[in-house]
Amino acid sequence: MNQEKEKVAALPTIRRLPVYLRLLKELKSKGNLLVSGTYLAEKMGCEPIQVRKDLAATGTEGRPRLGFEIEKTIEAIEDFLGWNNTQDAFIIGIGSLGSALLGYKTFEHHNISIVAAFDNDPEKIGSIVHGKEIFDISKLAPLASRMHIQIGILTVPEFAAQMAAEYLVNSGIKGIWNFSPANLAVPADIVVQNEDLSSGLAVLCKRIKAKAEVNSERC
Amino acid sequence: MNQEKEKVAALPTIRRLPVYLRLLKELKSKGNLLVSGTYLAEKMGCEPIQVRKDLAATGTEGRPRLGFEIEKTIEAIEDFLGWNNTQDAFIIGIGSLGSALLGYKTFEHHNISIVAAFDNDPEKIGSIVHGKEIFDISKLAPLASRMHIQIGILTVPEFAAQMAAEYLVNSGIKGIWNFSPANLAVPADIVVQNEDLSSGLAVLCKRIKAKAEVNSERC
DNA sequence: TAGATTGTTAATCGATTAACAATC
DNA sequence: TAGATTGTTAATCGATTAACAATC
Repeated sequence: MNQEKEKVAALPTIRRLPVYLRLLKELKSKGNLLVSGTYLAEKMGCEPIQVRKDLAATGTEGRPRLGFEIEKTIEAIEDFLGWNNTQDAFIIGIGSLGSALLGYKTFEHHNISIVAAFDNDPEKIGSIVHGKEIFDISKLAPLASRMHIQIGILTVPEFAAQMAAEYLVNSGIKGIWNFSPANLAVPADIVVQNEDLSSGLAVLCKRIKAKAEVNSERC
Repeated sequence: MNQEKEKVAALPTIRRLPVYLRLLKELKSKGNLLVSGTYLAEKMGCEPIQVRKDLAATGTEGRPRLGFEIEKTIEAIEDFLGWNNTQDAFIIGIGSLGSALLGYKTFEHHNISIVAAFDNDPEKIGSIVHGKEIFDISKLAPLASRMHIQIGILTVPEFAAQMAAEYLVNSGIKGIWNFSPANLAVPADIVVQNEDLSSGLAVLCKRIKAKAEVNSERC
């Protein structure tokens, strides 16, 4: 553990770490032992200085001329994000997005495991989605008390979001990954991470529009 | 059109605009005509000054004491993002995530319409998902030439991403919303917006971990 | 050794927040 | 009028980038 060397990281740095992790694991699987920040920068489409800063935040140390030890750097990132031990998660709301996340392979690469899925629709309860049984929401609290669940993934419609969040909070969860547009009210010790797909779409559309306007000015 | 009043907007501002849009449309549907930045700030969990700055970027103008006209502000945001006319989009790759996006109701609220879906799996081609037929990828170019498609949504596995992107580029698309982890190589006039779910998960896990460490220090 | 690459310190850039006059 | 709320200008804060000595 090199926890004592961890720095306070910029939020954008934390968002980029999973990308480094993916690249490093790919390199590892090819048998590489070392990688330079220069190489990672090229793969990421950024400058080497950003890679050095980002990796430094996790506490890993490179060696001048040689670069970073892949294995040690993977461990440093996983330690830093709390991805070293598999994190168990619950998911509430098995509509189309919930089903998709239930089958999302990337989570396994990040040592996140969705161990149970919940819904309140009698037609869905008992059925199997991506190899996992859907339970009634009323089973959430008793199941959570047995397992040590830290993360709840919330994929219910907006009107049901606050109630679903309360089920999660009562089950002893530490953080909620909220895919609904609802602004959840939760106790201060619970972390809520809002995920909003339309923000990415807005950026894409604005960038397309900006480009079109530049072109029309030129003509 | 108040295009001439649009300022250069900060990227985080653009990401927040869809949230304002949602709130404003909700208020409009309730019959409200005016809203203050103070009220919006409370709903968003931020400071009023941020709301004023964000809305100012779209070119809308409020009136001291009264606030912002809801209808005009909705129009300003939609103009700003290019969401005033419905944007047609294609989606490639109808796995679980692709299917989820195909049925994602939020897009309709943002005037984005997925008009056709493509895959290369013979078992999927011809089937109907969320009321939309899945076409063979080879049909993409001819269909795109008829419609004026600006946006391609890419939800194929990593190994297929570059090829799918090339199909989209050849079809005359302006921007790609890339849900694969692949770093796409495209011509300079094509906008690529990478969407990475694991970055949000990383932030959530880090925040949970940081909170746990503060607590353990206290004890 | 020579040269590539690292970590550190400082400079720049961008975004948020504060202060306040203008105004409805 | 009095007071809430706006837009503007300036100050602060945070993140990225640059420069460079240290080092393998």
